[in-house]
Amino acid sequence: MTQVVTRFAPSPTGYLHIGGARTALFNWLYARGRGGKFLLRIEDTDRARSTPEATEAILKGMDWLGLDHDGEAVSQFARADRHVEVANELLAKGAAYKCFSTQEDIEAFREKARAEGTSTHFQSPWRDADPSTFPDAPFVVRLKTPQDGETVIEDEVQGIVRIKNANLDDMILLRSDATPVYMLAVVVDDHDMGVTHVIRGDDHLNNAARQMGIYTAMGWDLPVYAHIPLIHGPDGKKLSKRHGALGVEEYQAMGYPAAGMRNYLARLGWSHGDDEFFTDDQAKEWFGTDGIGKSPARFDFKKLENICGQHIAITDDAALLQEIVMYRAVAGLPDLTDVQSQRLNAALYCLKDRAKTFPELIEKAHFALIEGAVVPDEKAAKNLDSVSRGILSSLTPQLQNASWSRDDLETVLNRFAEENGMKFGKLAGPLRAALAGRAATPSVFDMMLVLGKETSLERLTQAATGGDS
RNA sequence: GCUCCGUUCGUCUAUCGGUUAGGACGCCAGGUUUUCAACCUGGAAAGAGGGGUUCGAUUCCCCUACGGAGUACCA
Repeated sequence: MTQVVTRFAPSPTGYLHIGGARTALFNWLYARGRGGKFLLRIEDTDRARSTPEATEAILKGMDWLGLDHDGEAVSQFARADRHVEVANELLAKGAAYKCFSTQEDIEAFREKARAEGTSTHFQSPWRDADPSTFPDAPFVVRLKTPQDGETVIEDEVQGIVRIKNANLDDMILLRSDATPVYMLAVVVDDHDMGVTHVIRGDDHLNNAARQMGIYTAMGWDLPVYAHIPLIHGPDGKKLSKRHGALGVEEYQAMGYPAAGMRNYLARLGWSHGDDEFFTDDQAKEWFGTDGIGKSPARFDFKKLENICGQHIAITDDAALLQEIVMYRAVAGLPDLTDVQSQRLNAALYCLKDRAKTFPELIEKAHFALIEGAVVPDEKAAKNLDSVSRGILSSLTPQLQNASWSRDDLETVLNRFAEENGMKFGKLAGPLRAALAGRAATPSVFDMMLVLGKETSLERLTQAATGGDS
């Protein structure tokens, strides 16, 4: 069996949105799970709408998601000569023809058709014209689509789809300025690049029938098609910029880990039994077109968060720290100092189970990131009234002699609470406020262990003495 | 208008003619607890509507409704 080759072919007219990212992911999983190749082609034949910034955004988005492609990204525009060459070959074979109809002619035809309720597909009078009657005028090249019979798409997702050829028009291959059109370019590029499996949005399903005409006319092997349903917004409407179709970089900026995004996106429209949470390796192993559903899915942030939380929890500390550093960079947060990163690293074990996103993790890591004086927030300040400060000042000396092991700290604190006739919870509030300046934090023992004896005692003393120290 | 595709709990989905229609997220209640989170237990929650086919339909077929896509000298 020949090697699987898939591709992602976005047009650089804007950011990489979530639907495109999922299409890329599906292609990537399909190829990577089969020892195949995953190619990237930028469909930039529309010169007016394509921008280098968009290409850059797409590349960055894929890079963040970890969707690495084989070889260089191909520019479709750069291959225009080859597309023209194929068009000419089609012309020579008689599978295509020159059409001298002007856009006004076509528009007039359509208006008439609409008025009469007949097909608006343009029937060119030049389809079978005698070359000796050709005027000396600009022309477009059209594919000579069979007028009867039907085109059958054997789609891995949609099943067998039959479309009557009478419903297909003679699509344009070359514009009147001799530039190739997308429909021609995709087919030629996919063929030349050896693409074996075309996995793309089902908005291309109808196009597939028309594109197949070129394959057959050229005598080329058809790729395997898999047209996947689109993603809809939370309201069920088609995703658009107004409906939360955010660029992937926005998800990155919101602090979702890439592994969680991959997991969530893979699960959107594809399933493997009841498996919800899985690793990349499992996804690669399991992914196939047979698990892809036929109906559009909605994007759900709650589930994304849940999945992301699980991924953060299983990421090892070193890798997690690295991701947090990258997140801080894109979020515009200052770089971590050595002390911060050393403390954060030491604190990850008690943080990663309780955060769904990086900002949430960073908020919970607040105690470890403070350098210098702890400034309590409003809620924490309430736990530092004069009574609480008194408690802290009598506790601090007892901690001076602690060995600072978890057991020892637990013993000291529990004994102190008992001796003072208070529940441990009563003690924990002030401790939290003193150590972190927050009311919601990891366990006080974890914090003391991460901070170390010196820093912990400093903070307790500072809190006990109020602003006077 | 025409062509094509779709429709299971709020959401993502399982089911490949016979199930008390399962799981997950979310939600509600209870438990645990050192705050938050996590965790444990329990609960509410679904086959768009109508016809067929069949001993039996969520599952197969048709119609309707609703949603989506295509129908460009855009991609």
